[in-house]
Amino acid sequence: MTLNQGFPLPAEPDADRAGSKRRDSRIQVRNREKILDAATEIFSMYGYRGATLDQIAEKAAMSKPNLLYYFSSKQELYLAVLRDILEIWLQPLKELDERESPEREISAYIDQKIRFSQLYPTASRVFANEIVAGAPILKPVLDSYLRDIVKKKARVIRKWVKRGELADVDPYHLIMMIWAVTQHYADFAVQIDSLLGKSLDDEKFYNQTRKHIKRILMRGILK
Amino acid sequence: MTLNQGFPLPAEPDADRAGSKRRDSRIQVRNREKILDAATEIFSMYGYRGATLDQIAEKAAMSKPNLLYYFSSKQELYLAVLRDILEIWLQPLKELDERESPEREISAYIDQKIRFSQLYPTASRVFANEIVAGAPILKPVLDSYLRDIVKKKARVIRKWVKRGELADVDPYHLIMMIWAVTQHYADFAVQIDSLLGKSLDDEKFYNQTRKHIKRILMRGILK
DNA sequence: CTTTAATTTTATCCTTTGGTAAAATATATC
DNA sequence: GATATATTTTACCAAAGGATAAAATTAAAG
Repeated sequence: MTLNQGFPLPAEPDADRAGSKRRDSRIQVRNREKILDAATEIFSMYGYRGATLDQIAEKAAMSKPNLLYYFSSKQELYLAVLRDILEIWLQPLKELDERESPEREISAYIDQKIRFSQLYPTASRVFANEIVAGAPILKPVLDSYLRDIVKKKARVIRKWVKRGELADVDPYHLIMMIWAVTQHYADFAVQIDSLLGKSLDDEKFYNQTRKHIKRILMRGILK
Repeated sequence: MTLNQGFPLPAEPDADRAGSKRRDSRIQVRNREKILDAATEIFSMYGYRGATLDQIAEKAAMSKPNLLYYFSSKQELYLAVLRDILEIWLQPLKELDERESPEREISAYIDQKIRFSQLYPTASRVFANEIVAGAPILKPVLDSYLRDIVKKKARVIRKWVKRGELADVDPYHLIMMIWAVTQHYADFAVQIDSLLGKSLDDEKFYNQTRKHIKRILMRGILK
């Protein structure tokens, strides 16, 4: 089961046509991946408009026309990058399960979010860039898909509140708060590094951060 | 007393030379301001590299060469915008006063931060863009000036902890957390709007947000 | 080995972009 | 109101950037 069902982003061309030509050769797969990695890094630093294909091509160690052989335009490449990110990004939220205790579930959710900040900081920054820019591309996704998931999960949180397992918190603000804090460590990594000389790559710092966030938030919301 | 003392950003040319030519005429002041406003908006959407002088000029309702008459290069304009933002940005933190109670001081700090998110969301996004991009320009400021302020304020918080007025929180993470949460509402305003259909411009939503953030955070850190 | 298809390179195009020069216009000062 | 200074406009340029065409090379299939 593929995760990106439902994204109102144009589907990858040839995504799952059955009888199409020939499936991706080894070289095809390798190069597309190389390009996506390079693109993620460049887009994360300069945003869509600020990034240049020359830079991306250079980072991917190939010529610009060669790159365009794999992704036929800058926009298509950007869409491909965003699609990858959304898959990563939306997964953990979906897993909030009302049948479990909020303590366990929210704690696990925070863990996952911060783990993702550690594992995919550049991806997180591409997303941040897109949103800060006003989500010119992702707006439809936010308005539909994300909105629905969040609404659903807000209901779960509200249920916990009603059951008296959670303090009287607003579900939406709580979700925002968790997003804000966890992503901050990926998106503002330079700032963290300037102030503390540390990054989430440092496993010790990672755990300290994780525990600290959880301690404050959990104290703040549990009854 | 000017606030930008100590910023290792190149000082504004002619900033405070006493006997220089003639001081800014009315038209000079008005146009520089118009340009700075336009630039803030465009930079906030596209970042430094993605923004174009044409766009900024158009938004400022003047020709590009005319704009360049006031700011002699894109970089100079960007620096001017960042300088303005830093003034706004760093002020509240400086006011944390250890002689007052942490409850009062941190509460006031959160209030100020979220108020700034409401008043200067575009400025906040320019800053966010710069940091997400790896702070190519502001790195020196983060490494020196910001670092010093934060260190000083971390000491204040630590003092509160030692006095037993605050739970055993890490001062740095606490400051990060407050930044992350408050700025989130400015930087990710589109997302908020998609999910809730609200913005901090809505005074009711503003207050609800403010109180909610404070409630969770204060509960999380007070003894 | 050939032959065919996939991949890469080279050369090139058109548009956008940051920036300049210099003329034209407006504003201020005496 | 003449003169000097400040501001704005017009015309332009060189470099960068997204994209294409077509030739050259490499890999795959028979």
